[in-house]
Amino acid sequence: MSTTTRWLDDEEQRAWRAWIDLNAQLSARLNRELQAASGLSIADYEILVALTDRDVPDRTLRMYELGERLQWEKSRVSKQVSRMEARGLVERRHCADDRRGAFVDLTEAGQAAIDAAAPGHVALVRELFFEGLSADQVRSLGRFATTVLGRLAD
Amino acid sequence: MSTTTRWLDDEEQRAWRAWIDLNAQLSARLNRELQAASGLSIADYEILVALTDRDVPDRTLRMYELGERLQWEKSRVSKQVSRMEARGLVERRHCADDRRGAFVDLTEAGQAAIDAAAPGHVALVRELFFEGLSADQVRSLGRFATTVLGRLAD
DNA sequence: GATCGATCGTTGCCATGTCAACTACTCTCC
DNA sequence: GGAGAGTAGTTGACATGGCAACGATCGATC
Repeated sequence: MSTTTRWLDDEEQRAWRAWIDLNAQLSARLNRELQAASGLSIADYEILVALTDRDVPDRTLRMYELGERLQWEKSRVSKQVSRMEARGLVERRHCADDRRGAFVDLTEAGQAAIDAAAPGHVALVRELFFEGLSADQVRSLGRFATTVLGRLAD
Repeated sequence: MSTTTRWLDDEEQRAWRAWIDLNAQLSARLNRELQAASGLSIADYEILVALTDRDVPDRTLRMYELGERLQWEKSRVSKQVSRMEARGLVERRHCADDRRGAFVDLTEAGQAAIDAAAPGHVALVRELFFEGLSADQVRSLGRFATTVLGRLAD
């Protein structure tokens, strides 16, 4: 075991703090504005996007597929779907093939909600995050994030 | 009002998803490991760091100062401090000057907890985040985060 | 076709966060 | 020195998230 710790130097300290603060504030802001503009939370939005990514007329996914795509715990998926079902955004449907399983279907109301919410949300992401970034910077940001993400998967 | 939305192109899409996923997974991982190794949550850790940053023997801050430094809602500070006080990590103390106010003091146990937790946490941050980044990359990452942070403050 | 481990989904318990309302105090200004 | 606005902190209601335990079912294997 080591006896000394290699602390973060000033530059690293600054970068790390800025990173942490940015994430906290960016997600808080996106959540707040999305909520105010459309009554959806980020969690709602992510579920709806996952369902909408399916080709028409298959706006449906198994619970476990939702969990895999979003990298969510199964209990998290289950609870989120319950809340959204209560608001009419999605519906659960029994699965005939696998009697343990359940499908989650996008409803008309859910489709309408995501259609209404998406343009404003994307515009805000653009304004807050991509504004002033060159294509090169976007690419290298993406590369960096993907690299770290890869390390996390191990 | 505009009739068309400028959606994210593929490159932006990728960068944005990677960013979102990275933050979700990185904070989950840091939280999990910190919790397992030291019994502290990230929230605990941040409060303790803020208090430790004060010069000895002033390991104390007003509630509202904690809120300003961490950019937390006051109710969030209040509840976090309550939980930590129950575990003996900090103590509340009445403020004589301003009788509405309260100080939060770091306890011996709190000091010991942060001392025990910090080396492992920093090592993990290094391993997961800074690994393989050049000084230049650290600097430009910091600049980017600071820029966006600035936009968020408006 | 019975058994046993793996998988799917739900639930309860608890920690965390936000928002709004509330109490108690301080400060400003007349 | 008192009214009214603002500030410090707490609380309650509610949404969210993780973890572990559970019931039901599936599937591989003998």
